[in-house]
Amino acid sequence: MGADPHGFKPHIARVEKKLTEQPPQPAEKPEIPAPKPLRADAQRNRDKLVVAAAQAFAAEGVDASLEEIAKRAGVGIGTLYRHFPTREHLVEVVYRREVEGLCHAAEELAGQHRADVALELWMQRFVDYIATKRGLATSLRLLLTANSTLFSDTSGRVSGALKRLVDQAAAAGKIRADVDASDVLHALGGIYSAPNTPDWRDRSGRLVKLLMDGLRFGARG
Amino acid sequence: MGADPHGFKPHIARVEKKLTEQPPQPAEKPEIPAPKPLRADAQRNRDKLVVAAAQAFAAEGVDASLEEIAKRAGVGIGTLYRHFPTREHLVEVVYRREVEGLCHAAEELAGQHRADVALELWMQRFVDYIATKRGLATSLRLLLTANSTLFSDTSGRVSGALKRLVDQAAAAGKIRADVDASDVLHALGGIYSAPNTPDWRDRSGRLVKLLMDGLRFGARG
DNA sequence: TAAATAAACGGAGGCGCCTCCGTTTTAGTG
DNA sequence: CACTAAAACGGAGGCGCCTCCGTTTATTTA
Repeated sequence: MGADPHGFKPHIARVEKKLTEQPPQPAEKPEIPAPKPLRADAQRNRDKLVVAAAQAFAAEGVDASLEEIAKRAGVGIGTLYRHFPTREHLVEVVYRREVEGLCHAAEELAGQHRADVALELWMQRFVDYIATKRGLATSLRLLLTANSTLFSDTSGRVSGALKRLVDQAAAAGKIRADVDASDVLHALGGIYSAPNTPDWRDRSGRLVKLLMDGLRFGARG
Repeated sequence: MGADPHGFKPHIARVEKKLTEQPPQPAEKPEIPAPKPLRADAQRNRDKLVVAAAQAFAAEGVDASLEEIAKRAGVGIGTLYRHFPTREHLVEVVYRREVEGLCHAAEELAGQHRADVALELWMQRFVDYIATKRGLATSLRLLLTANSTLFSDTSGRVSGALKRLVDQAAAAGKIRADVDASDVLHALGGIYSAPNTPDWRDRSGRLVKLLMDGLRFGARG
């Protein structure tokens, strides 16, 4: 019923693609038939679509018009559908990209600021991440339950990034030593589960500051 | 986001309505603010819609066009939406009606046939019921998990109907006395979980016959 | 570099969803 | 029965989804 009655779904398998491309491995495992690289123009358009979709989802939620996204990306609607046969495919890629960005920010900040400042700035960034995640709400929840790889991948990466920052700050004596990353993650949980009031962002910002004060209190250095 | 941006959803609360109407109870419990009876024309249209929807869902699955359903019912699409603000509302009502019919058939058959024959005929009817249930698949699964009342209501009624038939047949000595309704229901489970092959209906019919032979074997009368 | 082939593009077109509001029908009331 | 208010009707219209296929572009081959 309306679900691909003509078997017209080219390369659906390709659901994600790192931006940093690897050399086309000659053949590693018998299964997974090697997602061969896209033609240059295709890759370009694909990237433009993901960027446009990320903006659209952030601004208008998951129900943003796909036609509008295609238009913003400067490609035809057909191109969008060729790359992302369903809205969920697109959501997934956007979400992975978001996680990627958040983890990347952790390294970036760690290299540019004192350990405790890096942690604080990162947590502020984390608030934005949660905002996006909420924007994608329903679709994402479905995806995360249906696709357990996606869930474990992403939550693992995020908590790993947090752990690194916390450990560094603790090692540098900038925050107290008697808490660990999981405590902090737990505390940040309040951000995720808070009701969606208009001042949500501000409240969350304050929560982060408060948390940092707590963490700095009794620090060695 | 596209979800009722204008607050334009009249009487959504009314999700079900028995065909056999009760006199408008003066006031029974503080909660549940009395779903006052529909105007005659409204009730008529509502019924026509449910009938048309049942046919459409049976013939084409849950994704049947709502506009088509309205047309078949001889009403405007606006009328459909007024009565059933979402596709799921309509699915729920159709499903309840199906259950109703199945239970009604149990009484009917019990009154017109020898106890074991009634049981067999009813089980054949049960196959149709399962077919519908499968047709409604995704939507219905969501509804049944989201709305536990719906689940307990319907499964209770169906197994109740079965129990009555089995008990009568056993009491009349037409089937063996050492099985009870839950055993039979368990056996019928195979129908529900069978793969959806083209000959599914035939296979299920045969399963019912086989089951009846087993039940008759060793009967007193 | 040119030709040939495969890959990708893009948007018109058809269909379904849902809202909104002018028109019609029903159920009271005098 | 006539009148009125409230309820219900219905379908045009706007928008989004998705497919299909003629056209364009990248890549390979000679």
